[in-house]
Amino acid sequence: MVKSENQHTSLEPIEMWLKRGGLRPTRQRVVLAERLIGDGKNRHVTAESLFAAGNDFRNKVSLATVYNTLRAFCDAGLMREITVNGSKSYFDTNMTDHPHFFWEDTSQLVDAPAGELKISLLPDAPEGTEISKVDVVIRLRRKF
Amino acid sequence: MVKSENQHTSLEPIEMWLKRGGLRPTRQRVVLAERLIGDGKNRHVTAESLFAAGNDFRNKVSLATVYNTLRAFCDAGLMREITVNGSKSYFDTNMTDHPHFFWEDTSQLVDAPAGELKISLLPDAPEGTEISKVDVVIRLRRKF
DNA sequence: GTATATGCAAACCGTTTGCATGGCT
DNA sequence: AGCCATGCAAACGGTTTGCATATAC
Repeated sequence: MVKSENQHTSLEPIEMWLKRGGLRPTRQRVVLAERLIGDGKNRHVTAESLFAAGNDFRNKVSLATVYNTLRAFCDAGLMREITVNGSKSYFDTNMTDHPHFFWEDTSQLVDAPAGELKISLLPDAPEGTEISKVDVVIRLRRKF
Repeated sequence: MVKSENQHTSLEPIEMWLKRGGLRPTRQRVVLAERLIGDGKNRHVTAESLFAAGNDFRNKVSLATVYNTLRAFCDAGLMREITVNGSKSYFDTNMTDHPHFFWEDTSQLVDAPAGELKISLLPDAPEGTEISKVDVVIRLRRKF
């Protein structure tokens, strides 16, 4: 046996992360989670970009599973979906409230520093509703 | 002749609006513009909703033309496209800078009062870029 | 008369789903 | 064993496009 079931080993971040979402650590989920949070940095991916990232014979995950898994991660509260442009969905591993930079020429999406955005006045939610989320996307144009 | 070419008549808003965008006032464009700005109020439409709005035998416009025309209006600077949710594109006749309310349950999009949003601090645009637009979407959840 | 707009149907592209197979607990 | 996840291919829904026809200037 390579690994005893009850050996003492603190769970590695990936498995903890999945466990936190109540998701079983299947091979595919671990592979994808590794690509997403493996280096501890936040990532902004599309299904396609995540599918393409290192999909070798060993780490192969089907595109449908990438879609299903991203949805599962979002439903589990591990990631969030971001909408910046009608054609593609982006997924963000950073769950804290923060604005985004969106490059209009390359369609790249990255975090904008949360500390550098201050909304000092926000419209009241209309009667009978409450604010679930405020999305701020700062669209960037390359300066010539 | 029903109408002389050089008669003195101030252009009606619709034709002025189209002219401002450098667009020829074809029947379809006038019909769609009428649906959009006919009553002077701002509108948030999807291609489908605009297509459905009063498409009787007289005012019939094909769906493809609705799509092409919305794109033409946007390219002409008469409207803007708003992205709130991956599946559909919304188009807004209000060209001023303003936030939006988005009802998560009904997918309805409306203007939020511009005067009630104040951003007192905004992240600097990264080197070599400039901010083209800041999109603020306030997502609403129905309170029970 | 010429350039441009329209309409239809087919193509397109990102995403979801049905269903048979395989894996986790 | 039983439930849940995976993979493929087919379905799907919104949007775009190619091309023949019609319209504005």
